[in-house]
Amino acid sequence: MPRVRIADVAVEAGVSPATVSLVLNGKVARISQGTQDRVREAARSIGYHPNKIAQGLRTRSTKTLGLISDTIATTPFAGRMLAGAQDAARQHGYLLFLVNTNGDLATEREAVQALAGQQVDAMILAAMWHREVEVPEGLSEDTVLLDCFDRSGTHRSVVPDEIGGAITGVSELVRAGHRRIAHLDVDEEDAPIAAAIRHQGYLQVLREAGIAVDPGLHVRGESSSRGGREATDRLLDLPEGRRPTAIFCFNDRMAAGAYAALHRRGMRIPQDMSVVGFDDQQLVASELDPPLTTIALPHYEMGRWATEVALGTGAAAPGAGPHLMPCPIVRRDSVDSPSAAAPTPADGEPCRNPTPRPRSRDRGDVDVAS
Amino acid sequence: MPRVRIADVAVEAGVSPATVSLVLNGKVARISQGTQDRVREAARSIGYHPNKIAQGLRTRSTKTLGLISDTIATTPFAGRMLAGAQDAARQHGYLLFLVNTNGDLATEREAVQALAGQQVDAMILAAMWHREVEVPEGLSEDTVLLDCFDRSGTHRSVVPDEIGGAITGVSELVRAGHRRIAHLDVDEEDAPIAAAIRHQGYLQVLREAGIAVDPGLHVRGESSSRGGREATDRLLDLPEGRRPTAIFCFNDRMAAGAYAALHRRGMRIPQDMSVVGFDDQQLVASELDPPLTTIALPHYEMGRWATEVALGTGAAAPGAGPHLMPCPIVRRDSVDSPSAAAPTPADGEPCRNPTPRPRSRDRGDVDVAS
DNA sequence: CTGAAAGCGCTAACAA
DNA sequence: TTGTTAGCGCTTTCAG
Repeated sequence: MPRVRIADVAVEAGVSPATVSLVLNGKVARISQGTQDRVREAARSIGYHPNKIAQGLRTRSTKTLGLISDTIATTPFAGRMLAGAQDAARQHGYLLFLVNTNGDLATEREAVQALAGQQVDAMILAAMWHREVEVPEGLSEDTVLLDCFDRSGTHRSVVPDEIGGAITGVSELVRAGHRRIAHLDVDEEDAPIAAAIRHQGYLQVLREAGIAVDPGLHVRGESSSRGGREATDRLLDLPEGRRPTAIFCFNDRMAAGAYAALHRRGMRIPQDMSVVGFDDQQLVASELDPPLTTIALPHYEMGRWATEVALGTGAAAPGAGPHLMPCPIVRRDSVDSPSAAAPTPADGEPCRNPTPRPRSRDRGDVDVAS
Repeated sequence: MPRVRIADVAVEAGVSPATVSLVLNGKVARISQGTQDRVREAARSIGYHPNKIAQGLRTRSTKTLGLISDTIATTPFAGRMLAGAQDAARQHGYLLFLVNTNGDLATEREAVQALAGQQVDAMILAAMWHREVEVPEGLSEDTVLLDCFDRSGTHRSVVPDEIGGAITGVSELVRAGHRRIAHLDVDEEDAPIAAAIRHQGYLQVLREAGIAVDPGLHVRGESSSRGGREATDRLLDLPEGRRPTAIFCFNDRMAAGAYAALHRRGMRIPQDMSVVGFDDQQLVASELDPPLTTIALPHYEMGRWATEVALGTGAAAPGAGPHLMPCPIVRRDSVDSPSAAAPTPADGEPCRNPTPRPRSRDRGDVDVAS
């Protein structure tokens, strides 16, 4: 198809290409209104759309942005990060290049080169779970790190506020009146960085609430439904008085395992045990029965933030450490007061019922009816 | 940073820019070996990388590909489609533009324009669930449709082979010896197109196996865990002799609901009831207890196919109807022979035990430890 | 207020 | 076998 060029518009409007360019780019300081109108009308009528490639060559700004990620595709969180980046990019008139490296370093370097070759205006390096990354050599200093950070801290970066999220989650339990709160944690070997931080948050809340820490309530398992189930079983095998009344889980999958263990023993959630998850994982948290109260990972917002900063439309001090994005709580139906099972608290603890919540306030989880 | 241009390489190698171009683009038919080596060495040593924008302007081929999708981000399947497209693109030296329209038609049109402006070499229009789409006006005829199709059939397109998948799933049950197989279907209002096709497959298998269709075994519910649970309850409320011994589910989420209903009644899977899902949904199918045997939706493969065809490296007859991508079965542990519960079949049905399966042959589901 | 001309970095005829 | 030249479509001085 013969694309219509600026020269065509010029002919149509009876002016020079230069004038058309000026008008269409809003550099209209000294162009008469009449000419402007004629140019715009001409452009519209013959369906002119500027050739971005030619513009890019001339202006060295391509209005494109490159997003490199390790495993873009395979985690349910990837999408939300992408969506955030995508939306922000579009709003600023940018198009997004997506490159998936599968975590391969050679591919990553190639990707950086390829994107540089395409003259992208900005770059984002994203990880699919919060971690430290090795920045590929040759990566421009003003690349923004998304859901990851580099040891040296030379790049601007954004990660979830893990400790804040943990504090929110455990506080929710404390506020509901719980004193014996277990932490269903992930195994130590190759535990993500988030694990240690969240445990700090857990300890901090207990300390501030004047609750003695019981090491027996800190159990670990592999980061899966099964791991959660097994660790929960250990919790439930504890002698009567040493058992928890609430469980703060490392993530929603482990929480799902906790649900399974509880249900097998005929325990009800939240009456017999309150549960708080982490991640607000799509199709897990909201699908559990009862729907799980959990801490959301702000992937969408991080994606937006990274894009805004990369594009220079958002502010970020470099070298000030990663930007911490808040992790909001998503209240559903898995938390109640510890005395909910028995009307009269057995241990004389004052019963502070939390305010009743509307049921299962779900946030537009899409229907994935294949 | 002062990018190094082809002229720099020319100077370094002591040849003309044209020669450098020829060498670096493999048009070496008539260039002496010595010159070639000198050019390549020069390019390497000063770190030359061609400016794709300039190349694109000159050759009108940008080595880029645009992928427009309605809701790229929000479904767990999106990723696999993207991954397929991404991998294929990379293998052919293409970079992928990703645009997410949120299903908004105006945005979709803008996206088409923006991508055309970027002079992409090819375009893919993707849907996140198998459906018919309204092709946005102005979309080039050789755009490839991914997981969707247009009524007129003018565009090449690829969708899952739903009927084949259903046949595979139900056959698995028949082969295990089941005769009373329920279809846990999705509600009729806004049922995806896949639903009707899969039910055809179900009926076809029964017919070919000489099994009379019992309409009471065709139950429907909303496409969710809860919907699956409720519909399964209705199945289990059936009088003794009319109950199924196996359930073929519309999707894995509904299968998860079926699990819940069965477990609540103390029934074991697969001993008391075999279950087959559909979708092989990440973090659902493999996390269930026992892991679910299901039919995989070939998203990755479809993504690859669409890309290959869009790039002209794969063959596809236009106007021949959508390309049907096979849906393979993923065998896990939710299918057994109907007589597994009682050693002696009660109804004198011959017991054909299926060959024993290795446990839970999981395919690299990533660990999403937040 | 508007037009002419130069050139972004590259490739592809055509010359040499 | 290699170099010269003329653009790709656009923006942007600089003249008019």
